[in-house]
Amino acid sequence: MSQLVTKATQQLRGAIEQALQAAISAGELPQAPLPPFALEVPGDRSHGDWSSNAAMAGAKAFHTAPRKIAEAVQSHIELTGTLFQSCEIAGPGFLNFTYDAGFYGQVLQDIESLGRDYGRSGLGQGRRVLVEYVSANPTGPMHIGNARGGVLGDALSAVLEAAGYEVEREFYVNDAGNQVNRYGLSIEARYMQLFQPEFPFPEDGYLGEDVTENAKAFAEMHGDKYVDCDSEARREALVAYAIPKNIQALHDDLKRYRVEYDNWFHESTLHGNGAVDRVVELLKEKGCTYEKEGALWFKGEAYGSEDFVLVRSNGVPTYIVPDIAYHHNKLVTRGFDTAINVLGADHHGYVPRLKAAIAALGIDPERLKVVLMQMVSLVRDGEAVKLSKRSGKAITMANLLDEVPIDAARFLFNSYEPNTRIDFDLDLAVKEDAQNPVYYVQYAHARICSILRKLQGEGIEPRSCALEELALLTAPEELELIRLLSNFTGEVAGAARAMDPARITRYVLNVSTLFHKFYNSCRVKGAEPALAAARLNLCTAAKTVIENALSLFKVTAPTQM
RNA sequence: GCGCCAAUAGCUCAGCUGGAUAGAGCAACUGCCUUCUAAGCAGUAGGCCAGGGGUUCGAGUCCCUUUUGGCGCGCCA
Repeated sequence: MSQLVTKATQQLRGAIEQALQAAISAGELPQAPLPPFALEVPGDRSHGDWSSNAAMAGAKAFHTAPRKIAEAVQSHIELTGTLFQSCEIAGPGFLNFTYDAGFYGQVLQDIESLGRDYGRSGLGQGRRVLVEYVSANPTGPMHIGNARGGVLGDALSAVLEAAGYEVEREFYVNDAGNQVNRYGLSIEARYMQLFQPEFPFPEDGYLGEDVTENAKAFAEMHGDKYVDCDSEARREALVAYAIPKNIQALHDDLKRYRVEYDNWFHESTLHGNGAVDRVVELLKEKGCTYEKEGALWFKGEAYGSEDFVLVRSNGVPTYIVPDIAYHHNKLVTRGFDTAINVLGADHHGYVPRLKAAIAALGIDPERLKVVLMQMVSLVRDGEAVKLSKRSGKAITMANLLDEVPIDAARFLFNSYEPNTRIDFDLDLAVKEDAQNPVYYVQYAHARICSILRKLQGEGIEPRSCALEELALLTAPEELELIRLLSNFTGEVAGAARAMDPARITRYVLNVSTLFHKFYNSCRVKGAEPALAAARLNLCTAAKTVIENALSLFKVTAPTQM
């Protein structure tokens, strides 16, 4: 596990605190508790590698001008033995620190020794997290939003895992309840229409062609055997045939998209083992329900939500009850520390209700984290392609994958933070040219591989370098690249904390940019042997980081393009 | 009507817990291949960070408000 940058910032923090203490002891600053202060990477490199606002943050506590505090820190700070070499004062009182020259070589050695593990950290301390995503209804094919959700959930899981969480990926299969009934009525009608064209189609039925296709396939197997039988038995047979088939289709489409799960959790199990009924009883016992007009309501006021119906007056629970049972199962029965749900933003109104309900069950609602993702709209030829799942003409996720290369789709969906709307430009995604950012990154990787191949042809293999050799790397393009590579572990941890894998996309684009700059200004082939070895070392380090980053997204890193 | 999310270059988006002159990519223009892949690099141009108030040493970032847009507010899921 790489701790180099963490170590550096800890050293820095400690050194600043000691310097402040020393200044107080020396009477240069008044006695006062040390103020909290920040360390950050300044946007402008001329301001050093790390910057602290300690002097400004302490202005109030010490009743002293920031610049004066900064001077006191500067005169007392002890940087020998740390990864830093200098401390400068700038602007209103910023303390700017610069890495010791030896830092850069250590970064490269760190990356080399950790290899595929570079980027991993212990932030999560092994806490168990269940990530649920997509969870599309098995009543038809998936839409474009599911494609986004799949990538997001998958990448988020990978990022959390890399940050030291123990992650399980789960798909919640809604194979019970009203939508399955409605599906049964729809497919029944399609089946019957094969024999009796005038058979009525239900008003709120599923209009998708897939329903008709399933009915046809069923008819090919069983003929008109179910035409004359009892309607309920007919629906049962049709549902028993079609739903598993649909679930398999969800599974296959997602797998093709490189989205895989540890668990497929079936809602029906919660009905079967009585968990749904039990959760209603539990809520009643807690006294947070009441009856009104024959229905059972949840009293949400104490938990920051509105009241809502749990059990309809006809005795059938609403959809939220199995959901409550499901989350009870996640957080209590299975004992996950945290449940993360990746949901479409159209579900945002439902989140407070679910949280309120689990809070009523005595579960800390903070343990349920919801990543809301905004809508995706498709654009083709500059025009919006309208989505309508019920019209039967919607563009499905499978259609999307037929058109767009998987790498491009995964990278594009990972380029936006969850909370932004995406206009997915089909024309752009399909383009295999520079406009498509995924190729920019892959091209950097392919270039590195090309260098390795060329040098291999001359009998030069990458090798470990001593710090003295790595100290030959002094060009700004070299140092900038190394500095960025050193941040990878922190970037992954930050993405995990923010539950936003898109940060890694931006990061790896930056790495690619800095690599391309390095490539254009520093030659590996033909350089002095020691320098060539050091540069080759840098190339393999960049390659490692690009590969590790892309592997979080399951985007391939081609060796040539 | 109420609630959630947003508004940053012509377009698509960054800007991490408030920090030093607001950044990329695309599109436009100008340069760079007899040497490791030009799917690249260097440069020019492009901004009242939607408007208005506040909070403080300091605001694109926090608070209030107006405007515009997306999405929700069912005994549907």
